Amino acid sequence: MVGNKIRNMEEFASVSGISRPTLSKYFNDPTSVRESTRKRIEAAVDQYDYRPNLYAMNQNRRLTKNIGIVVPYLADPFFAEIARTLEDHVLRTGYRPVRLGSHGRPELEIENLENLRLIKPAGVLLAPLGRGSDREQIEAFCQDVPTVLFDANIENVGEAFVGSNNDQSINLIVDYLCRTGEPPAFFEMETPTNPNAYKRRSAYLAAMERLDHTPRLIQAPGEGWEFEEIGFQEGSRLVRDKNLSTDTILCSNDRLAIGLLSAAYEAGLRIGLGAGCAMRVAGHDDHPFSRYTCPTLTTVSQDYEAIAKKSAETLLALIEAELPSDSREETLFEGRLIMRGSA
Amino acid sequence: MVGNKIRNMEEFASVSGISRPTLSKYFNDPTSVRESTRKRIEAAVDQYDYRPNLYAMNQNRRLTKNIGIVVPYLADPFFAEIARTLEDHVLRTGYRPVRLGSHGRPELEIENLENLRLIKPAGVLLAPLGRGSDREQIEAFCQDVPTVLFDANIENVGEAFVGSNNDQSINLIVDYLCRTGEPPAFFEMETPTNPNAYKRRSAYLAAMERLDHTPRLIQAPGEGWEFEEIGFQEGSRLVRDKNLSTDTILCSNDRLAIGLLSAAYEAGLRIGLGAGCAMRVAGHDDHPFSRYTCPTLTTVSQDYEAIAKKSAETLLALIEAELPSDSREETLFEGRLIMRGSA
DNA sequence: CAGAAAACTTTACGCGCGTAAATTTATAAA
DNA sequence: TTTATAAATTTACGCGCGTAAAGTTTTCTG
Repeated sequence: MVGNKIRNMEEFASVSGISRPTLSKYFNDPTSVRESTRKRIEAAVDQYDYRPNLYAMNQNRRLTKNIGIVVPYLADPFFAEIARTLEDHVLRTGYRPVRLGSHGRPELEIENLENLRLIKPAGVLLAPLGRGSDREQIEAFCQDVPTVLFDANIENVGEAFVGSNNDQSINLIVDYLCRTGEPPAFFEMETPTNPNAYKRRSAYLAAMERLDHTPRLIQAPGEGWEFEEIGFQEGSRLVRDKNLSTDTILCSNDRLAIGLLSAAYEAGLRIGLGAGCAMRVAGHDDHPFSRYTCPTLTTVSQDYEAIAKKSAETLLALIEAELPSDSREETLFEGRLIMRGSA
Repeated sequence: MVGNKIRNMEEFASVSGISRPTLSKYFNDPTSVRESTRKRIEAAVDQYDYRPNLYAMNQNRRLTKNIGIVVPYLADPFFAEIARTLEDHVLRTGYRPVRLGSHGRPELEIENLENLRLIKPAGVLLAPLGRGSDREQIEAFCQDVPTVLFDANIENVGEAFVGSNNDQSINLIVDYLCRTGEPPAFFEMETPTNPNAYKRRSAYLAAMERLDHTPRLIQAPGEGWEFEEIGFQEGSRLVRDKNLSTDTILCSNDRLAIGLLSAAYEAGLRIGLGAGCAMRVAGHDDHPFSRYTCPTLTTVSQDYEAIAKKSAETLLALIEAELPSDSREETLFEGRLIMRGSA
């Protein structure tokens, strides 16, 4: 540790005894210089506490080490959790994650992508809004920067997609519910924002048909991302009217289920498996809060960790390869049944 | 919209008929040029879809338009929500928010600040981890870049602090609880990570003394940020042992209360006000989920919007003033009682 | 309309680093 | 040791924009 701080790479070159171009190479990719040289540089970095100017570094580079992580809603614990996991993976590979949330607004989603463009990211991990997304603009973006979609798919957009196998997971839970009680009705939003919701609806319909049960859809009105509120409102109506042909409800996602559970509780309706329970409720996603609902929520887990890992790895491979992949890989992870108290 | 895209400000200057230095001024601060000139530039920007290179812009500028937003845990809905609100305010004033979460880890908190240093931020909005924070390093950082602390205070660190008035809010809820039933015990973590927890504990003790009741602390063991789990574990013990001198529990924060509520439900204990309820539970913060717990959670709200607004405004004023403020302002907002079903 | 002030243009240089090309030096293979 | 090859150095230029200084035009004031 010396008093006078190094101002730029030139100065650092003279004090460290290494030429500037070599230093430049090193900071770009530490493994690109000889082992002995790397050791010397690292020692000097420690000693003089030098870090290259990020802006000057990135200015002339075609690509930066930035990786954008864009999710529809950062205040949703589900996305917060998956974004956090992604961030960890990205950091571990020496890239700089830049997290952005679209607040549920398509314009903001596009603006986020435009802002990312400015920082010339090496790649982007994007969980699109879904229905509201401006497909054209996103497509144009993906043309310019390597992008891996996760969570929600947009057909043929981006270099790859990583998500959950909704068919499998819905089948799993429908099977379970039918095996252990009355066949479920499906509780969802009338106009879902998320494409997964549509997948889940058809998976439900197919599963019910396969098992020779008549399906029943309960569609909650409402827009936006206040899923708990929407679930609560429609749930209140549901328990009030009581004209359901079944005592079992499968929710399209956990957040709706949380609202429904709350409504049922308010109405004094006992949810769960045991004797004295009027209704069974199941969810989907294994939302961080689903283990603390009353009763705890039976659901299907999405493998956050696997999705995050695969997304990050796919993107990094794409980046290293430096060419757009010839085929668009779609990876779907299977859900696991999480049995808790509600069904 | 013309075919050939503008590559740099030079080109944009020639096609727009405005000199480059003037354009540079404009992009720095649109109000610094004459109205008529601004109109012309804006028209050209629209037409040619030009945006200056961020890296080149920031390289020679002493300060960028970046504003760091650092919170302890982005996956915590409370912080996610306040970060979102801050982001909105920052965006609206023409700055670029950069959101960072520390994942509950002090090293990461420091690393986040170091990373921010690299992007030469105009200022930083920091909600420190609290107990675990490396005070010295944070102090050093605040010396170099204007920083406003929010949520959790560190004495004399940063240019200002904006938070909640824990004395007032705890008094409010203790008064309410005592007025409407038995005086509350205080449910908290044994070794809280957050300084607010300590404030709330002493506020509780003082309030109970003031009202001539004997305080009772229930301290849950456990580390980290899994507050619901910690609340659940200790809550389970609590309802099992039943050796409490009161039927009313005030939780240090809503997340603990959510865990406690869940534990009570599992144990078949009815929580709430009405006849047949064994226990009352109240929380603190008005966590986004507290309106969907079973029963809905009576709590004290923190004024997210006001805290975010004041924090952002204070920081921006500091930045515009271009000098460290002579005095360290501390602003505390009052909590509001949110009466719901649990107490 | 003159004169002053404000805004703009022209010119020129610098920021800190990327990077290409030619040359020299170090390492590994024969 | 010689030779081939990989790695580092020297030299030189450019990236896109900030910004200062001097000159020119526009706008404002009375």
